[in-house]
Amino acid sequence: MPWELKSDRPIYTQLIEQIELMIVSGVYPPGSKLPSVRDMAQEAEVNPNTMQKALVKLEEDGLIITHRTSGRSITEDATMIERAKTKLAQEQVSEFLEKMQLLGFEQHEILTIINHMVKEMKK
Amino acid sequence: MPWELKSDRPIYTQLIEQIELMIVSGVYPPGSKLPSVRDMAQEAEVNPNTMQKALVKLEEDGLIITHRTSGRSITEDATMIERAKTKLAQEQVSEFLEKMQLLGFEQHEILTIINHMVKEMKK
DNA sequence: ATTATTGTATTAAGTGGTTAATACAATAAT
DNA sequence: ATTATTGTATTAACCACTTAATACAATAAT
Repeated sequence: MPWELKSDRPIYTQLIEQIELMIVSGVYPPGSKLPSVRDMAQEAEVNPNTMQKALVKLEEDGLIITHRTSGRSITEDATMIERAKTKLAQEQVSEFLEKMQLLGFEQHEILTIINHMVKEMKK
Repeated sequence: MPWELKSDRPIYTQLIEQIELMIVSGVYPPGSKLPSVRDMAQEAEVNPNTMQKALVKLEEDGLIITHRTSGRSITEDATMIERAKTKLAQEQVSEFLEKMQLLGFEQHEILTIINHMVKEMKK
């Protein structure tokens, strides 16, 4: 988890996205404990306030539960996590298709291109 | 061209992307004249300084040419535009595939999903 | 020649994100 | 009981982006 943070967008939104990604991909399994705000901030090399801001948002979304003085953990609701994963995937696909169409590619061209690039990646 | 500007990223970078998109997709054909900075700024509902910043960057990239007192125009080098289009497409595809893999999808799953969604869009 | 339009530059103010340095309350660990 | 760790809150400073208002030089249009 190399915490890829760019400077072209607010850091806290990037933290939200990356932590969410770690949750839905199973890096942090349902019910597992998260490191403390301070530890996560140090790990990501950001200010604790910034990490806090990201975690609060994830809690509002229901993916994370806060236990006041004993840290935070991932929700045990595996269905909710699966739903988040599906939603993220659909967003990715539709954004991708929309962008490619704006670029001027027809649907069959898009399929051809992506088939070709997937084959490339298998090497 | 409804100038979709969100507040989660610098506006001038979004302007760059959208103008580039209009160039490679042919909204602004090679050699055609661009509206003045002030007009484009008003059209996009941004400050002229912000639009200026975006146009300067596009000129550095070679897609736009400045004629000091008679406005700007799109480059007549169609090859360069085609190259930009291809580059943008490849970026879209690789970013998409990378994100889907991070989400935990296998390559054959990605192909299945996108085939399915393309069929949906044809309706 | 005069006027209008072009890109460009400057200065000041406002805004939001980030960092830093602290502090506090609750409670788990000892 | 005491200590350490937890999330949380506050304040100030800094920085990049954005807007606003204005001005200037070059030149196309009249």
